[in-house]
Amino acid sequence: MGIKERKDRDREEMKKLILDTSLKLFTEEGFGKVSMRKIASKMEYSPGTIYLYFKNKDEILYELHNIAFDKFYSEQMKIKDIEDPMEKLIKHGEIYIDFALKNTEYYDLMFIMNATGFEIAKKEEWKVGFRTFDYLKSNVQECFDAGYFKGDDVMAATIATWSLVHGIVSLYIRNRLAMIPENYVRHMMSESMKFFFENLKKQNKK
Amino acid sequence: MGIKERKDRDREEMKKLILDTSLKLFTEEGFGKVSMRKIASKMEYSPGTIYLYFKNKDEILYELHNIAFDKFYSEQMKIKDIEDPMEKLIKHGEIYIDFALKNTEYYDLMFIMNATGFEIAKKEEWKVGFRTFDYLKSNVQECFDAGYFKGDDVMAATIATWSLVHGIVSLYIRNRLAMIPENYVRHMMSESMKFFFENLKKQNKK
DNA sequence: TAAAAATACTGAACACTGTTCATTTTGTCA
DNA sequence: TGACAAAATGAACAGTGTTCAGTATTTTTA
Repeated sequence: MGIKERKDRDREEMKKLILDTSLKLFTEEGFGKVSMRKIASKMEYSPGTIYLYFKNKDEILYELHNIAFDKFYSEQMKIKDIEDPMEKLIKHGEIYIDFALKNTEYYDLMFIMNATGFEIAKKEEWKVGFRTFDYLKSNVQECFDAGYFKGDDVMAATIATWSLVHGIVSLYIRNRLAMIPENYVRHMMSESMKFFFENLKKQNKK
Repeated sequence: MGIKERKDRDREEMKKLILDTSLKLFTEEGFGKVSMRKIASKMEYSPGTIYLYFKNKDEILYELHNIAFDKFYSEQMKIKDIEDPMEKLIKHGEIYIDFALKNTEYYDLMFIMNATGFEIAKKEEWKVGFRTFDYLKSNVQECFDAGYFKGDDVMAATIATWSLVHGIVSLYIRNRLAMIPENYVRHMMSESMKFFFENLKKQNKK
């Protein structure tokens, strides 16, 4: 045998080629300026071919969204050995911010874009999203256990933490932080994040 | 005279008709599904006519964005007489969240959408945005003055506060809060916001 | 009031978009 | 080599934002 296997492999390679080419064009020119025809011609295939591998454009975007979450999750794992939960949480935030700034298209797909196919994130199992969220939640739980956070609503605290960092980076990505000089933005993001964290830390511990 | 004045008034009325019709369609069908032809036909004019009053589609969106900020600013003013700064800030947040949930299209235009024309928010004077931001900043300043917040970086604290509420509502608007049951979302938003505020308040005051 | 000038509006046309599908090309097996 | 299956094509469809020569309407002038 082996022929069916090769066929499967070819098919996966073709899908990968489409995804890679799409991502390349998206990062170069932004989502708005990339058409199916452009992707096809960059690949040196005809437009119709893409539809033999993906149902439509949304499915390409959704698949890139999954890839993005994989990449981000592996970034998250870098903090797993930090012992102090608050130090870990702050580093968690820094990694989040850096990822968003270095991969704005990925970040857009993960947390901002609302193409039709993305209602999946709402009703069905948004596996990749939940994995990342759960890991953040466990970090927040550790902060409660260590006495850094007061109260018992871990869910609310996790949503708050996530919202804080998502808020900062998404406002920046969408050009809504004109009140901050460009070369000061990254620093301000850390300061804003720490404004809440450091304060809580100081007051509760010790 | 009076004829030039009437012409001006007619022109303003026509612009208003276009904006009203656009908003109506946007709220009914979402941004993605509304075309210039649709707007024109709803108004019972030809597509070309719209271009005599607006340079392009982006300019319509940007104008609606300005209208949205006016509406939001008048909401903000409702808290101006609250004496306790922290109580005021929390109410500020509640108003922000309610506005976003009741006017998702407006909110999208104000803080999420990135049509071409919206780079104005970046480089030029984003007047409406600054007005709203400055008012929030003054509220945060009051919290420092009253001893609710520790430190002196008012800018970082304001960005943090804004990011927190923007983060919550924008994740929800873009269907990324699947981990929260729909009927619990509004409550969770308040709890998340208060997680940071109430904690700081408790610790710093008395 | 009639002709001339200015203004307002139209809708066909252009260059694009995502998507479909009959037709052609390529690959596999007997 | 011929028969069948699989893969790729690209023209066509219905839609998009935008432009602009031509038509209709309104205002000004004679």
